[in-house]
Amino acid sequence: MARTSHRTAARAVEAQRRIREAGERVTTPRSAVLAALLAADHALTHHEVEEALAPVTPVDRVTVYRVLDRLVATGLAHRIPGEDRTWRFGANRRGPGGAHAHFTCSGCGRTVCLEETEVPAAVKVPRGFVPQRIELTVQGLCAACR
Amino acid sequence: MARTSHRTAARAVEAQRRIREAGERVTTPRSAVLAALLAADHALTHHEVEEALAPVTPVDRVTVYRVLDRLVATGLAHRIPGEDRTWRFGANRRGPGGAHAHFTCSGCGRTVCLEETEVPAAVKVPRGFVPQRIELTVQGLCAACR
DNA sequence: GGCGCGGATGCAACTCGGTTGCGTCTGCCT
DNA sequence: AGGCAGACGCAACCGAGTTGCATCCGCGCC
Repeated sequence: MARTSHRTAARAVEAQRRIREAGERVTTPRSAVLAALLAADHALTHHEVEEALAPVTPVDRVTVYRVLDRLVATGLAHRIPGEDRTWRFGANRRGPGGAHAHFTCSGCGRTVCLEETEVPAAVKVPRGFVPQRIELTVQGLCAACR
Repeated sequence: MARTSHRTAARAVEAQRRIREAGERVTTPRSAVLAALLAADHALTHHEVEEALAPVTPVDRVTVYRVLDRLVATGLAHRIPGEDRTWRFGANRRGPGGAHAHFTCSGCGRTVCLEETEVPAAVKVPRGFVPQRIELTVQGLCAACR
């Protein structure tokens, strides 16, 4: 238990540090949301974030949306479009712009960032098209659901 | 004009043929929807389908959804999740299962199928994970929006 | 340490893509 | 032609995300 709260506290501090370094105001909802993303082993939906926060630091639904948007805008997190029409959010553990693939489990619906999997750097596109960002998503079964 | 209606008629026939061959009932909404997908040069949203049909064969909103779902289920079309939380649908011109990449223009929001662009056949995933489908999406500007 | 202000939060109401339930209609098999 | 399972249309619903606005508070400044 002591171990856990140590980790939790450390993550809160880490979240605050990142927010401050990004030049953003450090507020309770922001550090709580970012700490939740950092703590998670998979990308969280807005709703999962809200749930994770509820017992300790209840945050308004709308605020969660706005905070997540802000984190994405400042490069502290990234947004992953999902098969189920909802977005998932993951902390950018290695700074902004690190392109990586995502794995979505069709069993449990969880999405994880595949930090190890490289995304093709360039693709063939029709004449006149200008590619800017390449996204790679893998569907399948995770180890637990297999 | 005569040319155009010839093409339109030909596409309707083609759509009906495909539906019949898939072992599905041939109904007016189904052939109209599939014909619209075949006629389009980019993947259509549910709303675009409805609009395209309205002048000639008005089809109920809900029916469009159900028809599109069915076409996807039978492999006649495929569904592409978009950045804007809506789905786009494209006809499967070369039979089912042809994995291909998609290009989404951040200017006009259109999504086109890149039939020429190959998707990596395999990717590195964590131990125990079983990949089933790989999706590659490119964001950028299309020739018209550049 | 406290003051002020602009940005952040919370609340309520709203939008919109997509879904569900149900009664009626129709493609297709015989 | 007749019948029935499956498709259609309508209306009501759901839930993710957004907007407007009044209040609050982090943080720079004194």
